[in-house]
Amino acid sequence: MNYTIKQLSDLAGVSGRTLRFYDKINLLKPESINTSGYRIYGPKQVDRLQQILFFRELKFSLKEISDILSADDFNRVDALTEQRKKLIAEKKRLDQLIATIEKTLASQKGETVMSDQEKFVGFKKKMLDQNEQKYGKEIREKYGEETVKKSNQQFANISKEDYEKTVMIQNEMFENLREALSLNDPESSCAQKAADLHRQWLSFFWPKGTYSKKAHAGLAQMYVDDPRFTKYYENNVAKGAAEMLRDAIQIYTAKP
Amino acid sequence: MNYTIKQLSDLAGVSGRTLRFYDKINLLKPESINTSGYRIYGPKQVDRLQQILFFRELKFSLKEISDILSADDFNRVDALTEQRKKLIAEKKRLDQLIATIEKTLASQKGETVMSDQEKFVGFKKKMLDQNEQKYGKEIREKYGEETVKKSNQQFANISKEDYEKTVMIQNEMFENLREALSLNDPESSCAQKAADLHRQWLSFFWPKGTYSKKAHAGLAQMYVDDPRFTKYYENNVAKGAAEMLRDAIQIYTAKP
DNA sequence: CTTGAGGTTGACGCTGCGTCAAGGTGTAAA
DNA sequence: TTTACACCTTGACGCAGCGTCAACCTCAAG
Repeated sequence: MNYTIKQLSDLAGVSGRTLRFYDKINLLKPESINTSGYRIYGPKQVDRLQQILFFRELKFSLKEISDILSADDFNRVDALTEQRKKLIAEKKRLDQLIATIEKTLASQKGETVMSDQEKFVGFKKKMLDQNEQKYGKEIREKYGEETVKKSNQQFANISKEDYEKTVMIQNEMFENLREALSLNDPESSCAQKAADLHRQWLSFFWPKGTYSKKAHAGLAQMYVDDPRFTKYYENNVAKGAAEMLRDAIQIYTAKP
Repeated sequence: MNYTIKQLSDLAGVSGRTLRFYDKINLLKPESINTSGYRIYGPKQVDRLQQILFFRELKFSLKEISDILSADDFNRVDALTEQRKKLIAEKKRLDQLIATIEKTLASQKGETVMSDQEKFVGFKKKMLDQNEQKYGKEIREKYGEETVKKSNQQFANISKEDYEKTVMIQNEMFENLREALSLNDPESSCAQKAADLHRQWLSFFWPKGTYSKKAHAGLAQMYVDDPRFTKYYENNVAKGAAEMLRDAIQIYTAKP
């Protein structure tokens, strides 16, 4: 079946202008031009347009779509499968948004109280996904699945640019902590390095101006006292890691 | 709780530039400006930003959002409830898109065949909704629920601008047909008007160049022979409507 | 007192079209 | 054949919603 520009635009629910624009930028060329200069679209163009709209739905730029479709290794079935996954994820995000609305309604009626973070739950998820796409792979390779997962949970409260940094800092801290444990010396340079990294790491989560050596040392003690934190460090570093970190931080914060 | 621009942008998952832009266009003004010219946002601004993002999610323009939020009769609870409904509808649309992908995959594997219309199901729905919002109410009032419903089904294949027209033409045809039935005269001016309106109506559904008086008359006969069509006209006009229309069209197409 | 992160105001750039304008073409009815 | 009207064409300009500099100011921690 062949279509003129209006027939195809009606079929697909896009404007004629859009099709002409896609022609101009070489995203979707008509199959042929008839003797009066009319664009004629064939079955291949119909399918390509469908593909384009799927990608557009997923917020790809037209440049990106163009690149993807003209890539040597482009595989239609794979692309569709991937797009389906993304759409399902998008549905999930909408569910979060709906939940956020319902929470907001409840808090509006005075039934509940809502934190400012909660107010933006469905929105921030979008960013996280973008971040994952851009940096996720590299970070995953460098630091392993688990770390990424855990950081993602905390990430809900911090910024885009800071995401990478916290992950890297934390892992560097873990490494230093492991070395310190093997030396069993909280005064060792690696232990002190760990304490310093921990301070840096904290700066991402504590409001500005709230840091003090006292608070830092206090938190370190809490890591030992609160079994949730103790376990977290045990799982990520080794047994006794929380204690080692506390000792290191106490020495670190005692210094001028 | 008060926020600086970065704190709020991190909280909500938008860029600082966006917040400055919203300030400039008077969509979201900070609560105050401190002595160094910094924008300071308070709880009210947080809630307003949340509202803005909800509307933005639903593809409202910033101008529209601005108007809605500053309207005298703006009611937060109503707005949220409405937004929830829209989000649920959007989820449904995504379901359609996912179904379209699955159909496409099946047809790709050669398991099924897919019509060109089917290929764009989830996309077109968007347009239909817009149309409904713009014109649905007036048309409904004028022509009743049932007609709108039936036309919507057929609309899947025709264009945006043509939607209204077909509905109006069809109804005008029905009226003329009713009058012709009461006169019981297929040669009456109202019967001939009905036949003419039917031809106009057809032009929306038949591919261009396929109309001929012969085909028109043939279709009219089919309306009588095929019980599905006969019933359709019986339900929408009266008993014997299909026959009356056939007779009128036969006379109409016999004229020069 | 330095340093670095975060704040400010312009101003220009980009994407993805919408929207004229000024014309040529195709087809149904007169 | 001509008229009418919907549809086609190529420019060209406009617009929203920011991203992205540049050039400068300010604040907290070491």
